[in-house]
Amino acid sequence: MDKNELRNKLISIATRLFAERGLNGVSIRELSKAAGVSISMISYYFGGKEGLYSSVLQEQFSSFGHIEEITTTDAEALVKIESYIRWIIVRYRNNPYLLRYYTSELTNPTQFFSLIVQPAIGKVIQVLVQIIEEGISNNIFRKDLNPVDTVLAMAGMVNYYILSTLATQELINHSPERDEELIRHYMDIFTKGILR
Amino acid sequence: MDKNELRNKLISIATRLFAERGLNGVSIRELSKAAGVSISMISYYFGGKEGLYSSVLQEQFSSFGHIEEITTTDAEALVKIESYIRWIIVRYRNNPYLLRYYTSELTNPTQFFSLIVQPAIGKVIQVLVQIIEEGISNNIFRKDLNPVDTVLAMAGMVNYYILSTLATQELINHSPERDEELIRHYMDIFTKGILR
DNA sequence: ATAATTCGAACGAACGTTCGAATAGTGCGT
DNA sequence: ACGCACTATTCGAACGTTCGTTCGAATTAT
Repeated sequence: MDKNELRNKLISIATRLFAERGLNGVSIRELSKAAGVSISMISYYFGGKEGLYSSVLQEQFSSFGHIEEITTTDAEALVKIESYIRWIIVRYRNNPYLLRYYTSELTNPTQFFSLIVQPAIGKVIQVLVQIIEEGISNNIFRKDLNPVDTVLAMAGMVNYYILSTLATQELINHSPERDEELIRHYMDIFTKGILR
Repeated sequence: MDKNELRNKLISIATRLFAERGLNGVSIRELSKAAGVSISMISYYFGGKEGLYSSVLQEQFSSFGHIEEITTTDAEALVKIESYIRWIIVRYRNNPYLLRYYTSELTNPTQFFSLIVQPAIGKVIQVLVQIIEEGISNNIFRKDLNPVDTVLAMAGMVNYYILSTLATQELINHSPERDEELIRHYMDIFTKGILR
């Protein structure tokens, strides 16, 4: 088997399993068995289990093209999430339809979403609040905005993210028109409610 | 120390830790050390680690007063979530302000939310969709509703749930008037968008 | 023939559980 | 009120299991 072939196979399997049950919920024995190779291969290719996890996150984040390195601790992951959201905000200001763009360029949003949300759901919103506060300080956000509105809008974007994922997997129905409408809806909340 | 005193102390500590890092993320050695007792105490009082986890979930669910037993597998947890959401829907129809009520009667919503969301975030929405489909079949929900709207409304309630939690912890500002306004907002989505 | 890849055994560490001993608490007969 | 038998509680050591990693040998590719 080609070198990259096995490497990609391991990442593919690990992405699914880690997204389903998290880093601690999957053993390298289960992973290697699913791939049909020896457990040593994970250390050989990724330097260990956490290296594989990092590679999985790396691949998910690489869709955004702005993050160099991913580590496994929650604190570091949160920094990446913050970076990711800042990136969205910056591009969002110049292109009101970026929400659709950044959504569609994710190859597998469900898994990406699970990987991020699972270990850090409770802290993400705290990070959102912090970003918003900083955004106000830096004159990116309106000074008089209601924090509830802001968090709601941000959470709304995440909501749409979930919904589009569900639609992609055909778990719910959706039409292109309705899709556009939803984007406009969140766009409206975002531009009127947050940006100065 | 009184029997129930230590038992409650263990549940209290376990609730916080499990909510933060999940069942696999916390060892009984860390738990017992945090409580200042021997590791044997967990098996003594709860029959093991999973027994403690069950007791933690049990206590969170007991606020609703309608669930008898909680087990640890994802599948069974989802059944409980479904039961919980059905319970909300039934009471919601008779009392439009129940959202506030069911929110306020949770003693520690953040931890409850984390415990449920962490292992099953991806599946919860599938359950929501299923509930909605059944609700349509049973003439509880409108037949012509857009599935996207419905899931959005349900997710909106969860959103409000998060926001009220944040407000309680004073992570964001909120006023009683704004609180009422938000409730009315989600109420409106819910009654106009879902219930027939 | 030299390097790259794959394997399986073995390792130490951490895990949850079990168990006998030690301690604290309780109820009863006097 | 007191001593005793019994139960409940707490502890720490030990057990077997599972974990991730390492390493030398075997195999394959260059």
